[in-house]
Amino acid sequence: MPLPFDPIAEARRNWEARGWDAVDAMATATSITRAHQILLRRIDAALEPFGLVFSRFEALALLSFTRTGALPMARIGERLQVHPTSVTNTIDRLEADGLVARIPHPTDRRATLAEITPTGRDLATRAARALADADYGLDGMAERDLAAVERALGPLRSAAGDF
Amino acid sequence: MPLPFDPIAEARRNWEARGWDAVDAMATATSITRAHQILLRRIDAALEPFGLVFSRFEALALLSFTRTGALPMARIGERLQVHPTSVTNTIDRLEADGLVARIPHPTDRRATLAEITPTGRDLATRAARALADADYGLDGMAERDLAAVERALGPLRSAAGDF
DNA sequence: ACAGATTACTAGGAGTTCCTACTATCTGCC
DNA sequence: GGCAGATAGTAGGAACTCCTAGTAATCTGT
Repeated sequence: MPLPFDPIAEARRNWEARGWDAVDAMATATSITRAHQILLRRIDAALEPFGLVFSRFEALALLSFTRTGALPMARIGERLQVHPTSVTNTIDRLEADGLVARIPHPTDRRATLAEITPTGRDLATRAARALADADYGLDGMAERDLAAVERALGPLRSAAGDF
Repeated sequence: MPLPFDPIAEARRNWEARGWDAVDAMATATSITRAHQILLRRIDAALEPFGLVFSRFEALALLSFTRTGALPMARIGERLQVHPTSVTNTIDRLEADGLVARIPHPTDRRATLAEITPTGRDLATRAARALADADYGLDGMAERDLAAVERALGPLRSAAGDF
C-alpha cells in the first residue's frame, strides 16, 4: 500500500525541474501538513472510545488545569487558538455529554463560564492516559527528533503572534 | 493580542504537575498541530486571489507535472494522501472552474482521468509563484530549521506507511 | 467460462472549522 | 449621566474532510 517512493521527495524533484522557487519551504510545509494529518487520525482513534476528538479533549484538559475548573469561553479560544464560534461548538458537545456545564460569569453578564464536571474530570484523566499510551500519535519518532521539531517550530509560532 | 507566555510551554508545565505521561510527545504533537494551522491559514490567504485552496492547488500542481497532464482519480488520492471522496470533491471544484476536465480512461472503463487544461496550467504556475513569494507560510523560520523539521518528520511519515 | 473478490468512482450525510452578522453588556471619555 | 466603541457569545451558512454504501467494471482462481 505504501508508495514505492517518498511523495515529498518526488514533489521536490518536480518543483526543481520546473524552476519553481522556495522548494525547501514547500517540502517543509508539505511535511508538516502530512504529519498533522497522520497525528490527528491516530489521536482521534485513541480518543474515540471516550467519545472525544482532539479539540474537545484539549478543552477538557485545559479546564482541568485551572484552579476553579472553569474559564470564560473567550479565554478558552485564546489558549487553544481557535475561533470563538468553534469554542461554542466544542462546549456545546461537551455540555451535551455532561462533561462541562455552562455557568454565568459572576461579575460580567456578557460572559459565560465553562466549568468541568466531575465526570469530565475523570474522563479527561482516562483519555490523557490513553493518549500517552498511544504516544500522541508520534510512534516512529525518536526522542531527539521530538525535541528538534518542537524547538524548530518555536520561531514560527512566535512570529505568528502566539506568544 | 499575543499571549504573554507560550501556551505549549504552559501546557507542558501543567501536564508535568499532574504527572501525566508522554509530555514531550504531547508538546510536539501540539506544536505540529498549531504550525499546521498557521501554515494553512497563510497558504490559503496567498491562494485566495486565484480562487484556490491548498488542496486544489496541490492537485493542480500534481497534474501539471505529469507527462500527459492527466491522472486517474485514484492515483491523485494516493499521491496527495487524501480520501477518494475528497478527490471527487476537489476535482469537482477544479472542473467547475475550467481548470481540469474529466476524460474517460482509454482502457479501463471504471476509471476517470482528470486532465489539466491550459487555463489550469497557467493558473498553477502563477499560484506557485505567489506561494513562493509567501514562502509557503514559513516566514519566521530559518533555513536550517526547515531542513531539520523535514528530516525529523521523515520517520513519522515512513512509519505511517507513506513510502 | 464464470462466480467471487477487488477496484474505481460518486452520492448522501456527519463532523469540524471558519466567517459574517447580530444581540447584550461593559468601558472610557466627554 | 450618557453615548461611542470594544468585547462576549451565538445563530446561520459555507467549505472542507471523512465515512458508509452503492453501482459499474475488471481481475482471479478454478
